[in-house]
Amino acid sequence: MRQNPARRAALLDAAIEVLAREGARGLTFRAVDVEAKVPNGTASNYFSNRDDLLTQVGHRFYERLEPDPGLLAAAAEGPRDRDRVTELMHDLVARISGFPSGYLALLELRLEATRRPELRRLLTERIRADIQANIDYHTKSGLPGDATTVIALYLALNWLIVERLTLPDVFPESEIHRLVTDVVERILPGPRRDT
Amino acid sequence: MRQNPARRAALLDAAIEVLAREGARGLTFRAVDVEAKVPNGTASNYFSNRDDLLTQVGHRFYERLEPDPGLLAAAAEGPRDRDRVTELMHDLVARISGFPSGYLALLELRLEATRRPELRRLLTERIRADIQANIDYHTKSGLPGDATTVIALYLALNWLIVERLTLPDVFPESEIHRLVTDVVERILPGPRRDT
DNA sequence: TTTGCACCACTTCAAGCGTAGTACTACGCC
DNA sequence: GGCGTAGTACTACGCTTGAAGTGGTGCAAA
Repeated sequence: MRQNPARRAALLDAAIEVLAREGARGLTFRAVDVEAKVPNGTASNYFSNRDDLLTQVGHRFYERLEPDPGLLAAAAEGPRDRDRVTELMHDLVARISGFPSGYLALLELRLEATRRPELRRLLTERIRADIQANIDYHTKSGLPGDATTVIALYLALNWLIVERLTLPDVFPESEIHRLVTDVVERILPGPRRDT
Repeated sequence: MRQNPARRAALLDAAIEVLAREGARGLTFRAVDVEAKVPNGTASNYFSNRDDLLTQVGHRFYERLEPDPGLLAAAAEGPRDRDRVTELMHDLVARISGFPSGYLALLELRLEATRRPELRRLLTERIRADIQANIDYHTKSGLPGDATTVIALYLALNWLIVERLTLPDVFPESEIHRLVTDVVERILPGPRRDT
């Protein structure tokens, strides 16, 4: 079991790519080696088994997600109205849709979590924290809507992204902007703007 | 390539179970044989390759979903107000949560569709039709809300089910009923009932 | 009698895993 | 300043496992 943290991180990043591109079926130690461009057997030296690998991928995934300081600050600016929320949601959808591999890998991890208690615990904890952070941010910053509003947005947008990433033609690219706008409008409280 | 349709259907049903329980990684011809309790090699005789198997699973899945005539009739009864919609949504969530294997298998298929054009075409078509049917039913039956409302409900409830089936402790069972109620209330138009 | 399927057994194949063995690098110690 | 040691990278190999597919036999129905 090797220690080199940089190399370990590189292997985990490679694993995320493999997971997104080839699916859980294609995620093998060898495939990770190839993706990370390291010699065969390297992944074997860093992870004791498949379970270990997947759990560490989960950790790594959220480790990479952390750095959002500048973005959070930027989001704190501007008005506090419904249009602002809509704008933020558009940003969110665009950002995730623009880097599909991370999100697809997370979906694969979710399905794996069905069979792996440790992975399930990890993901549950991180996602609860994520939702709670969203709620806190939203309510504290004075944006319209309460905790339930945030959850409803979370639910709807997550599935919209799934739909975009797995079956892009169900909601074609050209209709997404309008669709996000409309859905967010439906979920937010208060009177709607005439558009 | 054998013809016996009953046996083929039984194999596909077995494949759905395997897909849900073991994931895409565990879906092998042999595993299908075992699950369907037929001799080894049988699946080989019915499906030319993995791609063929997955595509046929997709077909079979929707073939099994069709028979909803009595249910649709029952849904057509009763009032046409917001509470009625909430009730219908509760039924929906409960029904799907009660038979996880079908939905989990469909999620696996979605991820596979990322890499399999034919499967992607099939799923896209069926899901578009499904959404459209929901919209048509909803609007024609005079329930509150327009097409966008239905889509918003579709998005939110789908992800809620994902959350329940993959990481059940993120939204614990005990809170689901209240959560569904609240989210549906947020999405439906018009004044809210005081609860 | 012929055709198609069920069943079983066996061969073949390939992928992947883990590790033994070797070489390199850096660091600390004498 | 030379040397030993520890940790790591790299290469290659052997082994295990698992799966796929196919040929052959028996059977049943048309």
